[in-house]
Amino acid sequence: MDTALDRAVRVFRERGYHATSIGDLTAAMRLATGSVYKAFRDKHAVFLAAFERYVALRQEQTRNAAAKGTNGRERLRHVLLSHVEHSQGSEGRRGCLVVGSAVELSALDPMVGARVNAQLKTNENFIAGLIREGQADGSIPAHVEADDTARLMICITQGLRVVGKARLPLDGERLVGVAMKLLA
Amino acid sequence: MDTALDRAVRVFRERGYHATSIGDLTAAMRLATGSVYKAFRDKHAVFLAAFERYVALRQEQTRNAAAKGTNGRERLRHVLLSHVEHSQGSEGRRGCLVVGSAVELSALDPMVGARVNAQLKTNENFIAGLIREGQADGSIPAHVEADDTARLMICITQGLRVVGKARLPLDGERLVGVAMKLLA
DNA sequence: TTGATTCGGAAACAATCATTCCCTATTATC
DNA sequence: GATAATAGGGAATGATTGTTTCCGAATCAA
Repeated sequence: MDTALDRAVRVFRERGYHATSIGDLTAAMRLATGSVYKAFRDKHAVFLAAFERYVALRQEQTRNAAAKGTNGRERLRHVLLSHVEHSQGSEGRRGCLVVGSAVELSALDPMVGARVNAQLKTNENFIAGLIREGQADGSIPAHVEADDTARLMICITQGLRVVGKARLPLDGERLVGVAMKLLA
Repeated sequence: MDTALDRAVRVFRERGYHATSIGDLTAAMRLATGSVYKAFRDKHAVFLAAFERYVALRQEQTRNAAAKGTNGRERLRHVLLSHVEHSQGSEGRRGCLVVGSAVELSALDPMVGARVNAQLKTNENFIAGLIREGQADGSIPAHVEADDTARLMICITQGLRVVGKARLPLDGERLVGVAMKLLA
């Protein structure tokens, strides 16, 4: 069932919510229509479950990237680098469910809207935490405004997904190199 | 007719392409179904026309913002400020057609995909131009990598629209203040 | 082996979608 | 002033949508 949900994640990432028919879903999940409706109340419930699964997976990947660094600044650098890599190439063209939900559903679907809003704040807090960590260990100057910088970095990560989906090439080292100036 | 197209822009910005029925369109445009199909070949053609109109309008607004500055750095600062303002509040919740098209259609609709890609490059070139202008007039250091910085700034502007649509508050002065570090 | 129960699959359902067709005004032309 | 031509409006159409229902197969207990 989890593998079927993974396949649903993939379809929703590629096609978005409205362009995904339940025919597309059953084909991707290798399940019959009846089976999908046995497991979920409706299409919306499938999407919500897919969203949660995607977010959990991405969060784990981001923590793993952070763990590669040895201090706050390096951890943040690896997080940004990870975001660029995931926004690029075929993975980038597949799209991000958070960005997709924010753009396509957030305004008209209060449930998704609240969930997206909360997730962005979670991500922002994680970055702000890394900045404060860097300030504590001396790798990031104390005068850096952690909250403002974190919010701008969230904009960068979300924007990367948009630009990556639009097939502009993204060079991780170069872009992150520039972005790290925000910590000066 | 142009006023009807403006209303179409508004609906597409709020609801996206797939969630906008032609019933929504006729209601917003104050036109009957037949009249819409007299003026445009199909829904897709309405969207393309709305897209072009939106892009033209936004481009004009951005040039006006740039004109407020007296040198390259100040022009760029006003452009970024303008992007934050448009990403915020009710205007921000209405959404951006470029971002919406990139996320919802770019991957499956080659026509829209090419158009979005080209538009992002145009915007990027405009920003890169402002950076070089600043380097020529001495307001921006010569060691700044114009192309990489412009690409990152495009990520910021697109990300702002995502974050704004998700109802996170955006403080123009603070965010732009941080972003200007990229020109150090 | 038999009975009950759970699970997946395909056909049927109503609703909604984009699109077309036809009719009615309104304008312009002769 | 009559007529042709055009633009706009709304009902009809066929396809597709999300959802439900019903049926068969497989699993487990007795």
